[in-house]
Amino acid sequence: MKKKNITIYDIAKVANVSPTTVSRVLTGNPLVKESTRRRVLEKMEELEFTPNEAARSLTKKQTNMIGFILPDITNPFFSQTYINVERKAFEKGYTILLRNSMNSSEMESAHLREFVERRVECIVFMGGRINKSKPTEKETAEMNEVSKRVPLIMVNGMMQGVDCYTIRTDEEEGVRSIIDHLVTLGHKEISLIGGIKGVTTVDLKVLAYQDALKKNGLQFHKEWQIYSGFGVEDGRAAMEKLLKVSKKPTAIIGINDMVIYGALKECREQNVPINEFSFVGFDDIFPSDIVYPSLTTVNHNYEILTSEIIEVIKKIIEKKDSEKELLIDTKLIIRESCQSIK
Amino acid sequence: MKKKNITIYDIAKVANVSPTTVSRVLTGNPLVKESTRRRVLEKMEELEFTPNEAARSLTKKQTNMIGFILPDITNPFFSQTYINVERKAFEKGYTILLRNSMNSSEMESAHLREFVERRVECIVFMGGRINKSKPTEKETAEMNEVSKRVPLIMVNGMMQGVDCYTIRTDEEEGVRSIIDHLVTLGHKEISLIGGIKGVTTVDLKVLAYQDALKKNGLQFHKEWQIYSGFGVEDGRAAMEKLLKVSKKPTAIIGINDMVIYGALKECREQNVPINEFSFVGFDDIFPSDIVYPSLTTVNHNYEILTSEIIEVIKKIIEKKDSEKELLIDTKLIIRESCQSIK
DNA sequence: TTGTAAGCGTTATCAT
DNA sequence: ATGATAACGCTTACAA
Repeated sequence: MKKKNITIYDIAKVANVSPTTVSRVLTGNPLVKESTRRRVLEKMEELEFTPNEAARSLTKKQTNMIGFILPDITNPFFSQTYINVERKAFEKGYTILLRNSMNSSEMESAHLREFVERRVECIVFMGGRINKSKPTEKETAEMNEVSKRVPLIMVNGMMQGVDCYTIRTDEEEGVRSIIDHLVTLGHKEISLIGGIKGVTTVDLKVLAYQDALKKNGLQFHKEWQIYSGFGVEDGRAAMEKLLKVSKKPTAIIGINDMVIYGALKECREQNVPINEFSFVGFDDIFPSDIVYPSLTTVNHNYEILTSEIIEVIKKIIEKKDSEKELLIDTKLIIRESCQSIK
Repeated sequence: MKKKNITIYDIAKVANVSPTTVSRVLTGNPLVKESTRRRVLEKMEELEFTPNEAARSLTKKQTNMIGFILPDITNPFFSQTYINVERKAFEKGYTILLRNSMNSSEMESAHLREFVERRVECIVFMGGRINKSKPTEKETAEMNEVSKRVPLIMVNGMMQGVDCYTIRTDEEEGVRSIIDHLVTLGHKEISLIGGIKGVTTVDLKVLAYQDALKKNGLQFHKEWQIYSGFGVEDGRAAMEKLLKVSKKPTAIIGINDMVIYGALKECREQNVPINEFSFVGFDDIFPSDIVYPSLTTVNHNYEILTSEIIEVIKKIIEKKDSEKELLIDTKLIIRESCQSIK
C-alpha cells in the first residue's frame, strides 16, 4: 500500500485555500495574508509536504542545475577546484551535477547528452577534449551542438570555433615564474618532464619553458624535455629516462605535481640522493605540502579561479553580459624542494 | 528572440504521427512499425530534439537520481569511494548528485532537503552526523523523516533507531590486523594517534586497539593514545605531544593516513629520525604510496565496498529485497614505514 | 488578497 | 500499430 504523494492540492484542500495560494507561499510571493500563509505552512508541516522539483522545473523552464565535467575527481587538482565551485554554487542556490569522464571521449559525450536532457543551465568543462590540440571533428561538432543549447564554460582549455566562455590560469606565466626562480637560485640546466604532446596545456607549458630558457640565455636540451604522461608512474618513467642521460640537469620541472611525486620515487628506488636535483611541480595539490621534500610548485589561485567560474555562471543564469575570456594569475609557492647552486 | 523548445508534439507534426507514437520510440516501445520509427528518429535528429528529463520524471515518478552526501571530496578517502560509485552508477544509468557537507550539520540538512525535493531514489550518506556517538535529537528526527520518504544507505556509520541500510568496512578487524603485524615485527609499545572521542569510527578503533593490545599481552598506556583530529595538522599536533612523553612507543598507528602524514612532518621539523618509529596509517589513500617512507596502512577494499553500495542501490530502485547490513573485510597493505625491532 | 484555468513536456490508459 | 485523452505537480496569466 503506497503512500499517496502529497501535492499542493492536498494542502489547498485542508487549508481551505486554492492551490494558487499554496504555490504563492511556496514561491514566497508577498501577496498572501500573513494569517493564511501561516495556516498553509502549518498544514504543509503537518502533511509532510515537500514540493516536487521536477514539476517546478517543468513550469519554470529552469532547473538551477549546473553540469560539471572533469576527468577524475580523485585528482586533487580537480577536486580542489570542484569543491570551491560547489560551495559557492550552494550559497547561490545552484545544484551541481558532477561527472567524471576519465578522459574518455565517449563518456564525455554521454555526460553532455545527459546534461542537455536534464536541462542544466550551463556546463563547466575541464580537461579531456578541450585540451586536445587536434580534437576530432565529431568532438568539435558535438560541442558546437551543445553550445547552441546551453552555455559552455571551459576551464583551462578551449576549442577552435566553439562559442563559449573561457577561464584559464596563466600557465605560461607560471612556467616563467618557475624558471626565473630557478635561475635566481643559480640553475642553468633545467629539465621539464611529463605531459603528452598535443595536449594544449602541455604544449603551452613546453613553449613557455623553451621561451623562458632563451630569455634567460639558457640552452634548450632536447633530451631534458621528456614527455610521458600525467600520473605518478609517468613521472617515474620520465625520471628513469632522465637518469640515463649522460649530462644531467640540476633542476627538474614537472608538468604537474604528480609527475614529480613519481620522479622522487624513482630517485629513491635508484638510490639517487634527492638533493642532487631541485624539483618544481605545478598545480599545488595538497600532497605537495606533505611529500618529502615538500614541493615548490605553482598554485592556480583556486579561490579566485573558482570565484570567477561562479561569477560567470551567475551572469549566465541571470542573463547578464559577462566577459568571454578571463585569465587568472598563478602564484609560485616556495617550499623545500629547491636548493641554490653554489 | 528565443528559440522555441522542440517537443514531441513538434516531432509528431512533421513526422505525421501522434505524440504518443513519438513517445513510444523514445521509450523504446517495440509496438512501432520499423519504418515509422525510423521516420520519427530522423525528424528528431533534424529538429535537434532532446527529451526533457523533468517532464519524464514527473510522469514516471522516477528520477534515476541518487543523492550522495560526504564531508569533503578533496579527501581521497571519500573521492576514491565516490568515483567508484559514480562509475558503476553510470553503467546502470543512474545519475549521482554529490554534496559536500564539510561536516556541518546545517549543510547536511540543506542537502537532505534538496534531495527530497528532487525526489532522488535513495541517499548514500558518509561521515558527518552518522558518525556521532551522540547525534542531536534534531539530527536523528530529521534522518527519521527522510528515511520514511527515501531509502538511506549509511556507509561506515549508523544512527540508533533510524531505518536504513548499513554498509561498513570491518575497521575493528583492520586495527587488529595492524597490531598483529606490529607484534610480529617485535613491537611491544604501540601508540594510537588522532581522531576525536565521540566519533563512532574513532571509538570503534580505540576499543579495538585496546582490545588487541590486551590479547597480545601488551599494556595500554594512556599517554600513547592521543586524540586530536583527522587532518595533517592534527597529526602534527598529536606527534608533538607524543614526542614530549618521557617513555616513547616504538610504533605509531594513525586513526587515518592523513594524521600520519602530519606525524612524519613533525618528526622532520624536530629532526627526529623517521626510522625511530614504525608508522601505520588507515584508509590507504593514494598519497600513502607517495610519501616517504611509503606508508603501511589498511585498505578499505574500495572495489568491493563500492560494488556493494551499487548493489544495494540497484535493489532499492528495482524494489527487490536486500541485506540491511553488510560488512566488508579490510586488507593490510604493507609498505616501507615499519621496521622490525631487533 | 484570492481563485480559475491554462500550460509545461512527458508517459500511461484505454480505445480503435 | 496507432491515436485521443488524461494524468503528473507545479507556476503563471488573468480575473475577481
